[in-house]
Amino acid sequence: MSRYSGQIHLLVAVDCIIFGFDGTDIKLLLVQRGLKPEKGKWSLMGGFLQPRESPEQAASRVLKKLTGLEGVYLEQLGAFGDPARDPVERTISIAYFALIDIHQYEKQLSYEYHAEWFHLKKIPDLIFDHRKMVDGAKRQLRYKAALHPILFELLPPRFTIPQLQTLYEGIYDTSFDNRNFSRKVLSTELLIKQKEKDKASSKKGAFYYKLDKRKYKANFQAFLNFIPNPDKLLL
Amino acid sequence: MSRYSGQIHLLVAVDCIIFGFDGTDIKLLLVQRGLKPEKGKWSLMGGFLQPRESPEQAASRVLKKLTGLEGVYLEQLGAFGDPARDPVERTISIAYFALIDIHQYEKQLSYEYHAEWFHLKKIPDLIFDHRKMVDGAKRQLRYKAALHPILFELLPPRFTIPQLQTLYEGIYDTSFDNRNFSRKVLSTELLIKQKEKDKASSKKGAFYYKLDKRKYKANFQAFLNFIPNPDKLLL
DNA sequence: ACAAAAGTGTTCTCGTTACACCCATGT
DNA sequence: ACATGGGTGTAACGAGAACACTTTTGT
Repeated sequence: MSRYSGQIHLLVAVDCIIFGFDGTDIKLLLVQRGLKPEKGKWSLMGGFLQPRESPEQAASRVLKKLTGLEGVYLEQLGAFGDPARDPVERTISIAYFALIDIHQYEKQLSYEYHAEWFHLKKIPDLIFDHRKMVDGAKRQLRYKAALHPILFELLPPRFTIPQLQTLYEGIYDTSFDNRNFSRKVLSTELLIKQKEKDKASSKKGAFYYKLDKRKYKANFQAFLNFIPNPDKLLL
Repeated sequence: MSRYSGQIHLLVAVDCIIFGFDGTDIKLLLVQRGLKPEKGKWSLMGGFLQPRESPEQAASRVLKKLTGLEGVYLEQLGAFGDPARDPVERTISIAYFALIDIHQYEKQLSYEYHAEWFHLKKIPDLIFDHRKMVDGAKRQLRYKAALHPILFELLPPRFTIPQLQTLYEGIYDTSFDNRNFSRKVLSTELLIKQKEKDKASSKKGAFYYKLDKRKYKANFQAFLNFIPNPDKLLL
């Protein structure tokens, strides 16, 4: 098979913006870069595209290497290809954002990569254009979550409605009326009430719910409207 | 400056999904591929990324080469990188979609590239994964247009509200109540009424409007809601 | 008993929808 | 005169927002 002649060939990498939610705060998983230049500075977890893998597969591989997790929600954010974005050598990076249940995250792996969770509002300086990627991911997550029930991916199998609300409030950096919020969420009929309560965060305790996975998948495309006044919130 | 050693280098291309609107139908601008393989088959207009240009610049360049237009609305759709997507040689393609005023399009250029406008519902077989790109672009356009006043980019400087409605109806493959539609559109105050009427499409004639560019830019991020029942329409 | 969070009920408002009707004009 | 789209008026409806109030239970 012939090749296209006379065209330049470039490095292609993937970078992952990994979101987690610890029940209170939304966090980002960052690593300390092992390669020069900028060795020791914080960065997104990434890796070069290998010969026989798709970008999506590469992102999954990178994600698994860092977190030990498979089958994670992963969505392409887009390609970043400014000629000067990597000072070593021109590299096109395809960014993906991932939503993981932070409790599933296998912490021991983090030592290998010097990984750490950072509060979304306390992101340190990042290498290259990773800051732009993070901002893009936040933005895309807001869009998507305003329309699709995507944030359940960040929660453990059992969660309470106040937890869910805290999550949404974190994403949109605002606060909602808890009474309207719970009614709105329940009206989707996506949640199955459990018998037990979570007593950690209040005296009364809040009932646990589980996601109805069947309905979740079936209705994923359906627009929800968890977010009051979406027009005011999305940038 | 050192390089990252031991990593493969790949071809990187851009492909443009070019939308146009002729007043009745939404169309896509396709070219007949000049390179082997699949020479003569229909394809998106594309090109390889050059050493000193960003993907965005490459897309603009490709777009200008085909249409003669600059300053066109262009948005990245994402990267397509399946290992087998191009049988000649592995190529990562970054897809962009463009919205152009079809009347500005310089037709003579089309001969050079054997370009033709195709009705959105009558797209011929396309090479590689271009069909997937087109589907993705349609989808993203629907999303974006449901939230932002983006479709004005497809219209000439002067247009009527019925034309605008036809455009929206084409994008969402449905029909709206014209009375509600015009009120909704006018309520945004994005349009400036002109004195002349377009008499081509009815006896009474419809007033021309111009876009208030200042308000358009200022309110671009604001969510509109041109689309009734958006949840039913977006796939 | 009290504090503190969870959750239910109720009202008001405003945007959406549906549809009757009038308007302007070419034939 | 009448057919054909363009456009205004209006009433009914329903989702969202605001908020008073009750529930539960640890201290």
